[in-house]
Amino acid sequence: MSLFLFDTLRRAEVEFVPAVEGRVGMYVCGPTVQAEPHVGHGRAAVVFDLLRRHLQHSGLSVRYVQNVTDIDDKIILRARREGTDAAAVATRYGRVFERTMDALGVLPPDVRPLATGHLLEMQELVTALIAADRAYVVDGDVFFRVRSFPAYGRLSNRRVDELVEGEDVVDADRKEDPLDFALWKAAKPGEPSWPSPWGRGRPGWHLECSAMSVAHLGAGFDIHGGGLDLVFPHHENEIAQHEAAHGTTFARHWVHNGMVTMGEAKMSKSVGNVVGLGDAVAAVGRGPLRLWYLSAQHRTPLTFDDDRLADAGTVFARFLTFARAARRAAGDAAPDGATGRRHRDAFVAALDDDLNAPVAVAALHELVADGGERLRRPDAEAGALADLAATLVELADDVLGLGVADVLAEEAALGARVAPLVEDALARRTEARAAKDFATADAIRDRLAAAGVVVEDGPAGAVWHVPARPVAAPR
RNA sequence: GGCGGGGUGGCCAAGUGGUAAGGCAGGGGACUGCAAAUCCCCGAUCACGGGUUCGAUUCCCGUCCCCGCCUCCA
Repeated sequence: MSLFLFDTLRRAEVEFVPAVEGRVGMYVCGPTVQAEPHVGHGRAAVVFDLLRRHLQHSGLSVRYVQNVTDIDDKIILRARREGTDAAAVATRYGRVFERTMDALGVLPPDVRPLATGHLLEMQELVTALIAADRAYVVDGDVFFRVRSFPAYGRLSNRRVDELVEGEDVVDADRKEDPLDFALWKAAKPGEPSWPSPWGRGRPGWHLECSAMSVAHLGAGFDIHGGGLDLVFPHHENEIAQHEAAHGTTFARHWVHNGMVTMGEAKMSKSVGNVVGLGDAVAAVGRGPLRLWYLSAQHRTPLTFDDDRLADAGTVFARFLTFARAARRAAGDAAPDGATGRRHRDAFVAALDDDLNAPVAVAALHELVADGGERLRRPDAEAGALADLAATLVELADDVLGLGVADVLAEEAALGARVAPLVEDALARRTEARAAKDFATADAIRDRLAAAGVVVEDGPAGAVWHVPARPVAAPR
C-alpha cells in the first residue's frame, strides 16, 4: 500500500511508512469519562476507526491504544454533585462509552489504559523532567517550564512570545511563567490523591497521554490521533513532556479530525449544543450515522442536521437494496473474483489519498450503479453479481464499518419467522393477479406492508423482505 | 490581534493549470395492471476584484463572508 496522510506537524500530506514494516502503533486520545459521549466524540471515533480498518484491510497489523481519562476536575466535580466519588463516576461513564462505541461499530482498542493505572509511569516522566531542569516543584505542584523547551509551539505553529496570556491564568501566583502548565497537582482537601515524590496529588491532564502512549507503544510510535481542538495545548504539551525529558521523537505522525458543528457553532458540552451519541445511533442506525460522518473529508468541519442524516440514510438504504438484490440474483454462484476489482481499486485509492472517504463512498456508488445495470439484464452473469455483492459488503463493512451484512442477516431472520405466512398470502395474491383481480392483489400487498413486509414484483414473480428498521430518518 | 480551515449546481460534497467526480432532491422517459426496485436523459464556469499564463475554478495579491484554535473540549 502507499497511504498518504496529512501530518499536522509537517503541515503536508506525506507518505505513511511504519517504523517497523508491517506493523503500526497508533494512539488516539480517548474520553474523559465524566458524561455520556456526544456526536462530536463519535466523529473522532469513526475517523480513527476508519484509519485503523483501512490499515488492517491493507494487510498491516495494527496495535491501537486509546486511553481513558478517569481522573480530572470535571469528574471530581460531577461526583461531588451526585454525592458519590470520582471512581464511581468514571466507571459508570466508562461503560457507557464502551457500549456506545460498540453500537457505532467502532472496533475496541487493543489496549485501553486508565490514567489512574499509570501513575508510576507518569511520575517517572515528571522526575525526568525535573532532573533535566525542564520542570519545577512549588509546594507539591509540579509545573513544566515551557520556555525551556525551544520546540514548543511547533505542532500548533505558534510562537511562544505570541501566545496570548489569558486574564485568569490558573495558579498564576505559583508559576514562574503564566505559560507553564501543571504536570502534577497537589492534593486539595476532599479530592482523590495518590502519593508521589512531591507529596500527595494527582496528575495533570496532558501528562497521561505522554506516559501511556509510550508505555504501550514505545517512544516514536507511528500515529497519534485526536480532535483538531486538541492540537493546542494538549498535543503540544504531550510532545514537550516527552521530548524535553528524553530528547527522542515522541510520535511520528499527527492526524487530527475536524469538528462537528451544529451549523452555527461547534458541538461542545461547554456551548451546550450537544446531541448524545447513543441517542443518535439509536435514532438513525449505525450505517447511516457512519455514512454521515464519512460524508466529508476527515479534517473539514461537518454539520449535524436532519437533512444530511436523511441523505446518509438514503445512501445506506441504496447499498442494502443492491446487496439484497444482487445476492438474491446471484443465488449460490461463486464470485467471479474480477467484476468488483475496479471498484475496489478506486475505493482503496481514495482512502490511500489522505483517507478521502467521500470519494471512497462514491466508488461504492459506482459499484452499485454497475450492478444495477447488470441486474436488469436477463443474461446477467451470476458470478459477476455475486462478486459485486461480496465486494460491496466487504468494503462497506470491513473498512467503513457500516454493518450491511448484519442488517441483511437481521432481515433474513425476521423473514424466516414469517415466511410461511407471507408465502401463503403471496400465493393468493398471485392467483388474484392472474385473474386480474387487482383490488384483491393490492389489498394483500397493503396488508403485508402494514405488517412490515415489503413486496416487489419482478419478471420472475414477487420477491419480498422484512426491513430490519426504517430505512431512512424522516425528513 | 496571531495561527489554521473554508466559500463549487436547490442541498451535501470531491477535484484539477486545459473548460468540474459522486450522492440527495427535482423534472422528463423506459419498465410495471398499479406500486416498489432498476435503467436512460436534463442542471453549475467554481464568493468578488485584480494579476501571472497561450489558457485558472485550480497559482499570486487584495476584498467580503463563515468556521475552528489561542482556557476545558473529539
